[in-house]
Amino acid sequence: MSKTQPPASSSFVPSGGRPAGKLAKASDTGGRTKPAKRVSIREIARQAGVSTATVSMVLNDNPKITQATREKVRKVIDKAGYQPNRIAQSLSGKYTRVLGVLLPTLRHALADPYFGELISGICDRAARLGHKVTLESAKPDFIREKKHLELFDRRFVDGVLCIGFNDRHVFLKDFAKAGHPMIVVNNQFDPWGVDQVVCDYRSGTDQVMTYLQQLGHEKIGLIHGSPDVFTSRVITEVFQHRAPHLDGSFLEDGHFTEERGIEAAAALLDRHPDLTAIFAGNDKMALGAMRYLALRGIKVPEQMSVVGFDDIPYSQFVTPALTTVHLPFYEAGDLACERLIQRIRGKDERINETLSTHLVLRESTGIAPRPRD
Amino acid sequence: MSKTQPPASSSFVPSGGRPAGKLAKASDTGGRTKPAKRVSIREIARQAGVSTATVSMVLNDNPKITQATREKVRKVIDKAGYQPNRIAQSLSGKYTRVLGVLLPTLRHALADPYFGELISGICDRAARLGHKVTLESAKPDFIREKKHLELFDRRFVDGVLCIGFNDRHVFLKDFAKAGHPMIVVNNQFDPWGVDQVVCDYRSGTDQVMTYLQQLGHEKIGLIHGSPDVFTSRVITEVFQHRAPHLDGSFLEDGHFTEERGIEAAAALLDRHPDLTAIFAGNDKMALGAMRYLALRGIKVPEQMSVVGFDDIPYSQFVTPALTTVHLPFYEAGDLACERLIQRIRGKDERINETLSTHLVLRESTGIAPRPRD
DNA sequence: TTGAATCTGTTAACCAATAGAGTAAACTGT
DNA sequence: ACAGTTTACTCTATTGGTTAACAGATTCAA
Repeated sequence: MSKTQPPASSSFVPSGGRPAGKLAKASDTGGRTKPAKRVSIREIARQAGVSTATVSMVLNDNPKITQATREKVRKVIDKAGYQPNRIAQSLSGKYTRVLGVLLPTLRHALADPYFGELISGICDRAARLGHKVTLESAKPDFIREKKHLELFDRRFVDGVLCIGFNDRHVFLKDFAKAGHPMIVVNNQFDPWGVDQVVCDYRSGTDQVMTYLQQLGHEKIGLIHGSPDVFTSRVITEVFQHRAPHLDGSFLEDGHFTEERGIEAAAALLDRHPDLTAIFAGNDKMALGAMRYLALRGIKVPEQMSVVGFDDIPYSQFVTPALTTVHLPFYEAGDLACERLIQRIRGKDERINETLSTHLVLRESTGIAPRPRD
Repeated sequence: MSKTQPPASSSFVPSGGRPAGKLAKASDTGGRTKPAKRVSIREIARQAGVSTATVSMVLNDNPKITQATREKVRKVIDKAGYQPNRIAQSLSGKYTRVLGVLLPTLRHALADPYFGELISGICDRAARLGHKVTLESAKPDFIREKKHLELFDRRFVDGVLCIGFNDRHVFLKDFAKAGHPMIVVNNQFDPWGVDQVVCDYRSGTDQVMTYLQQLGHEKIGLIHGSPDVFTSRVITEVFQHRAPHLDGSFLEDGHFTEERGIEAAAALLDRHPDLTAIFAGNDKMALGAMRYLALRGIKVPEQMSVVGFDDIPYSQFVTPALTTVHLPFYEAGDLACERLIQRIRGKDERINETLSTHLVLRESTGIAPRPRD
């Protein structure tokens, strides 16, 4: 009765074709009733004694309709509980009112609270503007089969929001090339001239460096994310600018993950046992570093300060709670969604917005320990 | 240049109506080209010298078409890069090939790695079966406005998967009542006779209790989730069955969150200072408990063992790493999605599947400390 | 040689809405 | 009173597919 592996096979043809008829079988249907016959605009028109065009105009608040007719039609609509068929509206009209959210491999992405916030912002705004949101994972074969362009060619979506990509994902250029509305959220591809909404990583990093230096930290190690990602490069760049005395041996790639964060912290401390602070390009790597320090018995913040980036929920529940930079992901998703819809509606202006960030002080940072003599 | 609050206003009518014309404006379009004219099945038919019906049949691998015709049409299709318009297919056919994922408030939900896994499983399976997935958040006003039924009435979706709800969400009955395909993932509403795919919480809890008791723990506190949720009740029930000597004062509601997990741990320890183990109904509450223990200076696992439930990624990166029950969320989403699609296709059989769970031993548990004399 | 069956494709209705052209009635001005 | 305009709707083409009904050509049996 218990199993983990779902059956691999499936009897459905992947595209087209009507269903192969109901598999009639007298069994428990869970008290299910047949779906009521859907009423169409024709039926409403007939009952109200007007044409379908009139009903359509009533639905769309067209001012050409008199108050009397409007009320008469509305009454029939309400009584029948009629709702216009969205498929038909899309076919007839110019828009599907569906937005696509494109992510690299989903599983990795959604496990990250970072994406959750972004997507929530997008979905909430989309819903308020009468749009639906579909999730797409841009796996390698998805791109190889040009499925990202299919989204538009087959009229699945009106526009896409791209999250979590890097410079090597050159397929992102395809959208602009084909003239399809696309916006990059919390990322930047300047040379490609792509629409974007980004958090201010520059200012966030600057605040961290100012803070750490005020606490007297000089030997600071940076665990950065992959340099393919614009935001990682910004952090590294500002870090080096603010701490010119620290050479490349104070940098280590943590690949955005806890595991690699652990390894990076180990590498940094091997090279520089006199480090007094570790700054990580995201909270996951910072948590990895804290994990390593705990295993080594190094006390945070007494012996080592740790700063993260992102302010994911967990950062406040670990011990010690993590000092980090808060990024307004929800707001970024919200704004990107709104701007994308404007773009779809025909607004012809490059989108390039920046959202402010701020440092959140918690328990993982403290005054730099005095160097041992 | 930097702002966090996006403009609140929006100039779009929320439903119906054609766009108010392009806002022509000579400006930077980012090297954007006009979208190419979409080719229709009629155009393909014309170029191939056949009827649209024939093209349609070729697309749908209808055996009535000869190999020769098939190849002739295929060649034209390939040359033109033609892809059938999905909107038109949906209007004409019976299915939209879109599934809805219904969640309580999105922001809360997606922040949870738990949902990320489930949704990944759903999306991956859906994609393999040629379906799209849309995200819907069932906020109170969403339900009040009957938007959950609108999903079907307006033909937005063919079926819905419901995640993260509890017994008070009675609107879930509406789907079955209206005869719409719906499946509940990792939850159970037995009296409602609803389709469901659940992880085996009973066995998981049993494994935890066996393990803790083998380690010599007798005074065990349970931080459970809200009793409105079926899975929480299962854990509590099995806990009480396996530890009949522990009365209600060993139970505390942690509301599934870290914050309340902290409070619950505090309450349990206040009442029972001689507690040697805390078992939490999910990892977030367990992490909250660990946080509280750290603040109190109580050593885990030397002085106190902690066990969680879910096996979210973070549980292995905290210190000490959390012993917990692994739930196959990805597989649950995958299986639920497959079953739902079968149901949509007409399979008339109640779905009620259980996926097995297993205990993952890590560092937060150990032999029960001997009671102080 | 005829009648029926089979094969392969076409014709046309249909899905449910929107939009632009068309029209009858009411209104305006002289 | 009559042409011209406005108003308030209706008619119908259109969107891009699917499919039931049909039809011409060929094959086969009686």
